[in-house]
Amino acid sequence: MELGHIDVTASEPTSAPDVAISGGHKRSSCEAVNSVLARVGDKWSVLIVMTLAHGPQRFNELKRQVGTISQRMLTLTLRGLERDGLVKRTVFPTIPPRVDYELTDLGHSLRQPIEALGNWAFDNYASIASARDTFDKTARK
Amino acid sequence: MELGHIDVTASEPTSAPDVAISGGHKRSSCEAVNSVLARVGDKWSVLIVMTLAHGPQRFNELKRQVGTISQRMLTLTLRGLERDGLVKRTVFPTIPPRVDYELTDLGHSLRQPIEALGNWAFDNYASIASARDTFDKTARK
DNA sequence: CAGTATCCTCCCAGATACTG
DNA sequence: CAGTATCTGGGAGGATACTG
Repeated sequence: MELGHIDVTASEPTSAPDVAISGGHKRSSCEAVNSVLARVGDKWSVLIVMTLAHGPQRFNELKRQVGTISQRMLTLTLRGLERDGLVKRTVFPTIPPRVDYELTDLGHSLRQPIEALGNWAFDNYASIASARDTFDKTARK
Repeated sequence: MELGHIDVTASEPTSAPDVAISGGHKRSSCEAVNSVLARVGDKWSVLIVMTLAHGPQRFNELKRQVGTISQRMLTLTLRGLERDGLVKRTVFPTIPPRVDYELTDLGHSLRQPIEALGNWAFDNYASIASARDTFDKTARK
């Protein structure tokens, strides 16, 4: 299988970027930030987190909500989120089996910054779209 | 070349996810959010934006700061950011040529939510790392 | 229902070489 | 210096089939 090496790593220790994210902290925090950004930047993670915001959901329930995700990606994304401690997986040993996924406290705490980003996107998408139009019309020789 | 189709699209109109991001808005906002998330989630975009936070930078200056990025990716990322109206490109027709990149107002406004996310990452990375350890030790049969 | 196991394809991104 | 052009592999992710 391909779990166990969900390496979000990306940045080798040698000559890592030393851009400061907010104030004075450098190197090591960047790995942390990048690693988290990789999660958030993931095509599905945010969607899942936001879908779970309202409460626990079952696997196929989740799949229906998101709509276009494949089981494979849903499983993989959920495992990743679970591994990071953002989502808790609960199995009910019934027949047929039932599995609930829900946000952990950590997962819920991520909603704040994510929603901030979401709101920014919502507020500024018009600007971005028009910037794109202009760029495409202008730059395309 | 491969510019001009930097399609961040991803979601076809048919059966898009209708998860609510924050309150009541649905469908169309999701495309917006996803499209922006794709930018932010991009491995380099955020790094570039944060590197440009302090002021204009030249191409190779930027390249040195980020360290591990290839010219190709730097160019591509900058074009993407420029296209989205987050970065402004200024050419000085000198010899040798000089090109400055700087954040637009829109670009600067993105720093807020990004830094919020960065701070969340910084604050919670320890939890995540330990969650990963536990998961890897436990789940790995 | 909730997954796992394969296969397969396309695209991303690094490396490299060249140019105004 | 600030790019562009081209080649290439490696991996992300979809489709499908099977299972406890």
